[in-house]
Amino acid sequence: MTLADSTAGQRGTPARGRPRSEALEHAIIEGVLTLLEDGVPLAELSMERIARTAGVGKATIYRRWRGKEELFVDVVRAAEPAEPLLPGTSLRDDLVVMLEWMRRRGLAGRSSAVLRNVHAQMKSSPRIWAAYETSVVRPRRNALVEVLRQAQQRGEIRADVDVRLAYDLLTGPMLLRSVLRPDGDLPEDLAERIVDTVMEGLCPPAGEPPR
Amino acid sequence: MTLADSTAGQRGTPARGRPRSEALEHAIIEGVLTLLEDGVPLAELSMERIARTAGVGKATIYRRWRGKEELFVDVVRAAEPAEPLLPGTSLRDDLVVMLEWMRRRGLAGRSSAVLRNVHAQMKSSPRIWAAYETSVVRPRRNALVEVLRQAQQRGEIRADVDVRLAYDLLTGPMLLRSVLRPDGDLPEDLAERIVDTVMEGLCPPAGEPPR
Amino acid sequence: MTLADSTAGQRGTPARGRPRSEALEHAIIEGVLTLLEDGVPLAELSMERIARTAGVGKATIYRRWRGKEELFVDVVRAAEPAEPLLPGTSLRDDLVVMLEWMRRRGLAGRSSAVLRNVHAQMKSSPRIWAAYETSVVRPRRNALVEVLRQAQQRGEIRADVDVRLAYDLLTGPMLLRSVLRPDGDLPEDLAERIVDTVMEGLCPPAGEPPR
Amino acid sequence: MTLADSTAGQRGTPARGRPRSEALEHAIIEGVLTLLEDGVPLAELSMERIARTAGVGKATIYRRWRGKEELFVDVVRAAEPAEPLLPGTSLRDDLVVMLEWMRRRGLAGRSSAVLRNVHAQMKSSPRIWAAYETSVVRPRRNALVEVLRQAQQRGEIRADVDVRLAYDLLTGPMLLRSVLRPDGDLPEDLAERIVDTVMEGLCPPAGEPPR
DNA sequence: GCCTAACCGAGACGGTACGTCACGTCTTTTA
DNA sequence: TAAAAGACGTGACGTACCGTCTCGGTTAGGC
Repeated sequence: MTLADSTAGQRGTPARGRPRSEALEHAIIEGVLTLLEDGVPLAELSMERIARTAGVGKATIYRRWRGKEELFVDVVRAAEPAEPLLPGTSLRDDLVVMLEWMRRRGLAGRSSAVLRNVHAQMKSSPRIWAAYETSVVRPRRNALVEVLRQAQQRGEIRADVDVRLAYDLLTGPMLLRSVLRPDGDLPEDLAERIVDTVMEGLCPPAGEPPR
Repeated sequence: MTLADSTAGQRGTPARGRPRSEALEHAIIEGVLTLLEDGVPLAELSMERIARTAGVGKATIYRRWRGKEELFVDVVRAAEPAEPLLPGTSLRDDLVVMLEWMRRRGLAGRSSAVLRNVHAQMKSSPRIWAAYETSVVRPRRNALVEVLRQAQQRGEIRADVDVRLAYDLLTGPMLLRSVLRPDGDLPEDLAERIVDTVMEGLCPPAGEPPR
Repeated sequence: MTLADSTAGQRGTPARGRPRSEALEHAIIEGVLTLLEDGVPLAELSMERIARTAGVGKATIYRRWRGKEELFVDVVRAAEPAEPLLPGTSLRDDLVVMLEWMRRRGLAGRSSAVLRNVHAQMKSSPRIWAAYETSVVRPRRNALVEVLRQAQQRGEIRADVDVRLAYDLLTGPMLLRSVLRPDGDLPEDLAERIVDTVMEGLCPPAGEPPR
Repeated sequence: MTLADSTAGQRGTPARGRPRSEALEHAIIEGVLTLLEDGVPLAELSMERIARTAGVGKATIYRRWRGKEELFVDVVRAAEPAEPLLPGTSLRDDLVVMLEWMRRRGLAGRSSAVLRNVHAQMKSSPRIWAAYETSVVRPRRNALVEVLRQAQQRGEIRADVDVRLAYDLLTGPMLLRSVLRPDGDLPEDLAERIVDTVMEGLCPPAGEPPR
């Protein structure tokens, strides 16, 4: 599930020596999250400080993660709230639930601080970012794209619309507000407004006379 | 124009001693851009290496910028292509030109590498990011928001649409593709497709029977 | 005999559980000696490497010795060749045998490498050095000093000579050559030459005219 | 003179950049000596502590010496008292002055602590010990051996005595007492007694009847 | 022939020091 | 005074070893 423990995950070896404590993995990640929530700037998050905060030796961290960036992948994972169950009652309901989840994620709590900082840090390392993208972002996108595709087959979406583009049209604006924009405001009805506006379009219905 | 020169910008001093070489500022910024274009990971861009690449002493850099992040602000500025002149022939034309500019920016050359990396790095420093946001991003946004506002007054956009939201609906998807998504594909007609789809909406016109 | 086994040496407890393997003590000490003979620098003799070489867990070593220095005491002991039986035929014979033993000790094999290296290391720990000095060096010195004292009583040594000084006059030079001097040459007749020269003196017999 | 600054000692280069502060070299070495005099065990003399004591960055030490052992060579050098001027009035006078200098060296002050500890440490690294032996010990030995050789030509030493052996016969005992023996006593007349006894021999003059 | 305590290999664990590297400042010489 | 060069204090990096601790798995008694 995590990037940690990757080398110890081999099956077949009957687990020699003292096993790694799973509790420590949690302690380390939780320690990082607590520091971030407390407003510690990312630049001050040295491995030494992380180890000290978690009450752990540095080697214990390096035994689990290859470096700071790999650790941050698991930190971001741990910070993300559980993905929502889509109600499936209608396309609009599913989209609103998904975007509302994204909105809340950027609002407060751990995910907010983590998203705005560590996200950016991870992008600096293409290798790490790719790992995160593959294991976290892409599956989530694929799920919602599939929802859109089925809606298109039901006729709820115009047949000539590229569902991948539709996905970006819906999530791009929310991502812009909740992650990229510093201090961006996220009003409560933002998800609904994005979904409704994108689905209906910016232009007035044809045939309606310009005011 | 740049953040550089901040300390030497005092007028009144009759410029004693050897004057600062303006050429060096360019040499430094160009050196960083060349390194980035050559695929040097951001983590390996130390001040020491930057100085060596530019054939310049470290003090010469620190005389011009307070630190690495401030230097990067000017690097990002130098990498960004000139903003496009909006034709003004129609709302659609203006939007397509703007989004096409964003698309090209993320395609190749220096701006691409810079956007994907240094952007992210700057986000880690709230102070620096705020400076960049205020002096570069916000004016550009304000300009386009004003375009949208005038179109709304002309009736080209529904009266009940929040123009700030409209801005995000249009630029969010393009940002998502051109900056955030690694190796995202950017087809030539992407700008047009985003503008048209957002303006007309995802749903089929009312009254039209589902397939 | 050794420093090992110190904790298990308690009598009274009827020795429950699996007894310690005596073979392992030998394996560990022999492993260290083999490494030293193979020219491994003392600085690379980590407990981890010692354990690996002996095919033994680290705890197995720490169960027997308190630390590296205490282990080295037993290593030095194991490396030292058996002390010679003094013939007792004459003072000169006894001294030559003793010094010849010291000479051979510094020549080759395990004792040489150990003397030149581990000896020095032990000196860095006063506690350990004192233990070694008390249990190994001092008895040997006392024995030879007693030989000298008896020879003095027999008139073989001048009555005004301090026998403790005499001991140093005889062994000091050999120690200097066989332990302290790197690559010092140790000719076969060295012991005889030292003994004879010290006993007779450097100066020509009085009354003999300077050449 | 010292091992430090070895790389910067190239002539021809016109000394670009800020020159290394000679004062810091002294500060570092003096710091180590002070710690040793204060009884700090050698094992606690980490580079980090040395740097902290001298008020110096670690890099400043590593810029001058390759590692701890090379630093210790210069520390030992600095601790050694100035070599005595031999009076030249007679062989006996020269020898007594030299051995008395060795005795005092082992008595107190910095040289004592340094000799007993760092000496031993240096021996653990053959490379370092060889450097020390070549640049410090050997010249001193050569000087005294030359004195002995000339005395032999004057007839003050028996013609059949090997002067190199004579050197060891004289210095070996003093070294044994002043450096190797822990808590060895060094009476004031030790130098004289060693010189006189070695020169005259342990045995009573021939022809004298055993008492 | 079990039972059980201690031993054993392996290796995780909290520490500490290593030697390197980068930061931002400073101190030289040269222009 | 600017500039190149590079020394400087600071502090993080990732590695290695220390001595301790926990695992599963042996290996001897004592019953």
